[in-house]
Amino acid sequence: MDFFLKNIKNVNNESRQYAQKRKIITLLNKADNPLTIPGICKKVKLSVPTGTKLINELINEELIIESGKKETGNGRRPCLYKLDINCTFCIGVVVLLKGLSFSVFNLEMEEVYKYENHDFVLENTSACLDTVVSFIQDAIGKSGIDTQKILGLGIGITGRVNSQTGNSYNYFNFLETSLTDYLAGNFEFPVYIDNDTHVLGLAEQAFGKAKNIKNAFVVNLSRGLGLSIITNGEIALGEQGFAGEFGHIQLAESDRLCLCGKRGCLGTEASGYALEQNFQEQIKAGETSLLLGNKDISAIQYSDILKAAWEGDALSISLVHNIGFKIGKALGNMINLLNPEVIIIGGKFASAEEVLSDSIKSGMTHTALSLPLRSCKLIFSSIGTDAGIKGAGAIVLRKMQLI
Amino acid sequence: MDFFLKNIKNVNNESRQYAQKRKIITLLNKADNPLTIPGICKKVKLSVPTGTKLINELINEELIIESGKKETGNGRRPCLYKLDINCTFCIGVVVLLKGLSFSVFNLEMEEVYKYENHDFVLENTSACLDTVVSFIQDAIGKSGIDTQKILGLGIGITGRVNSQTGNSYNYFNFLETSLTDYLAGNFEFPVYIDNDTHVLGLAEQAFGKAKNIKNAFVVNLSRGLGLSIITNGEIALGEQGFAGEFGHIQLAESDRLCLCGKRGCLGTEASGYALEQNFQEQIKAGETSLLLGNKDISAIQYSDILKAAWEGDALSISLVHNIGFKIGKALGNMINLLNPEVIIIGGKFASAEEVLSDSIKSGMTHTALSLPLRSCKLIFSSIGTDAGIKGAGAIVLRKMQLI
DNA sequence: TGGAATAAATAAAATTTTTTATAAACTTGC
DNA sequence: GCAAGTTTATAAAAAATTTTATTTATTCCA
Repeated sequence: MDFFLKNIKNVNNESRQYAQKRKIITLLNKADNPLTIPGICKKVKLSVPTGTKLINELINEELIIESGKKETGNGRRPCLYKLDINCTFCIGVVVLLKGLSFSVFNLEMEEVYKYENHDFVLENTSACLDTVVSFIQDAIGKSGIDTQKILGLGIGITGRVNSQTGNSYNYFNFLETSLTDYLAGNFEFPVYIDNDTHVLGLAEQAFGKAKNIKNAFVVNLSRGLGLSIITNGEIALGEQGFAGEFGHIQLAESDRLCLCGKRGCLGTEASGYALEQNFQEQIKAGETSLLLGNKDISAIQYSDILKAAWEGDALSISLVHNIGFKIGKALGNMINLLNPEVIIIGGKFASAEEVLSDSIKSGMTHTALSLPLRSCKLIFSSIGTDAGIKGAGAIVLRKMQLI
Repeated sequence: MDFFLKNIKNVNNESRQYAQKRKIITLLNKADNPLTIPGICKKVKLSVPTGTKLINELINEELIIESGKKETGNGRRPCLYKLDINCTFCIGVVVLLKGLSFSVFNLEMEEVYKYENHDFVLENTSACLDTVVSFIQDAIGKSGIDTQKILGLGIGITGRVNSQTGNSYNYFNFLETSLTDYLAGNFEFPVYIDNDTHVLGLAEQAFGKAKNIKNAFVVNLSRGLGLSIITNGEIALGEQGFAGEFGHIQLAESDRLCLCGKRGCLGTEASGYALEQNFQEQIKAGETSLLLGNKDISAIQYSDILKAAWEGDALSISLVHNIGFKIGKALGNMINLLNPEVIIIGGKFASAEEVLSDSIKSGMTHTALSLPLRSCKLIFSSIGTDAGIKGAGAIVLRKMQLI
């Protein structure tokens, strides 16, 4: 869709009309319902005749379609218009340590095609990067989507990433150009990247519980611990895109060694990884658990412990509570600093609301000031397992200013 | 200046031209140097003839003045245009616990009039509010400024403030309307408020060391401890404007009681107040200091201790180092969370760079990850004692989108 | 010193947009 | 069931803006 891609900066009729059309499209995409011509014209500050002209052109270009008439109390009933949600598509790709996912979404972020590779293992090598590229090319071919209709490709990748420059620092960092420039060379559409935590934050902001909220935290609590901070309606990226290293703030009481080389990182005490460690330590110290019957201790994953906690296993409950309390204390401090309206717990722990909620709240009361705490709601993500890939696709729409 | 105040939302020629003129004015005010007609037209996306027409109208309205010709290498030399920096004025007022300050600034934030009341004592009473109002009315009268030329009034006040709604929660919280609405009823121009910490952050962003920086922290280290967080170029206000309570995050090791009722607040160990407390404790414990000769212990202010540290007093140096280290540790954690480009130490401690700098840096290395730390510069404010009042005036320009 | 090159400012023509007027579609109340 | 009121949609007129052409101002270089 070259319509979305043109970025003319000149001062002339063509670029002005182009900009006005983009405004109309953005408005229609952000609106939950179809809109009328007078409604659109008021929002984009155009007179009705010009608005009508542009909308008719957009209909001819097959971007907008009519959608019945609006029921009104009086007066002539206006025609409603909406975007053709299949006029263009965006692609989301998630690169995990083990596994590759590819999904195509329409403008309403409905998944229209899905493709996965479970054999993939992420390595910082040129060969691995080639695998990713050919996986994507393969998937595009199989999807049958007209490449002319692809708006762009958003990639969520673990590790440190500068989404502004497109550089990846932990994986595929051997390139002469940025990762996005390299990838864009293989495709006919732009490529964007960001890390898993920011992608999760974007997903919540675009179609989750942070929608229309100006100040929020989105906690990415899975095996690691990350945080997306939304202030004034924007996700804080930081100068190099490194914002959100919640797992590495120094609040821990133990001196367990972190992967980053420091001791005292919050993530060593409050994360899926920490949950597994704590569980094994407690078992070695003589505690018992319902989980022991099923599996070898070293094979027990944090997801098993979460499940056991939900089923009532006393040790698991106590360990999850402990993690919740510690995260709550850290979040309470951040409430003082940023006064958010909501805190959303996302990631794999999102489904553990019953076991986690009270302990997090309890931790927050230890550190947060009463006034900002009182107005801050703690809620749990409900996007589910698709959050990552949907968020990756949403990068494209965000960059194109369509959401 | 009704020109700046009109906020027509209609779609018509008048409001469109008005918006274009505002764009031109904003551009000229943000630019450091005068601009040419072709330069302006390119930026505001207007053709040269229309741009010329609007600029001529603005000259007739006495908002813009010609400013010579630009030296170019070839071609006809273009006329330069700049704002008449005295076409309108903004007022800054600072309400301190003891004292009131009033200053009038032109568009370049040069102070053109100053008036102070040192006898004032802040109380949460109607009578005190009346005193503030009549002080401002008095000052406006004495300044001789044409009230028609006043763009607005920005007030910096201590305590919790919601700058979006104009409510003040600690002082003058007995009104039925918001504080700004009440005050605006007494004047012919709009009134804005914010707290001292946000005002300091704005001052750094508007004309200090955070200028043109997208991600920064501005520490307000005086008797209390506050923090302005700038992300994506905007000061984080939080949902109710309470963001920045750096002094109340729970990182302290001692259990000294804080004014907020909690124990463990960072401000009880790292602030001007804490410096005084620590000094007295150390003296009682038998330590000695050069300061003891001059004054009664209880009369010693944190500013005296800072001065003594600068002069080489061993106890003072050690106490200031201690505070710097603790603030550094807290800032290091925040570096992980927000990856700022610069951290600016402002407030009364800004002049203590020599004694503070290394200890803050040392604290930061204890908690910050190496990658974001390496790219984060620690600098000290150089705005000086005018920061508060200048920032208060700048609220008006920011609200009018002129900076 | 004067012509070629370059860029700004202005004038005139062409286009686009808004404004105003009118027609069409619909509800309500008598 | 029809007039009055309301809103949308379209048509024609008026205004504003861009486009193109022309004039003016300046540098460079022969």
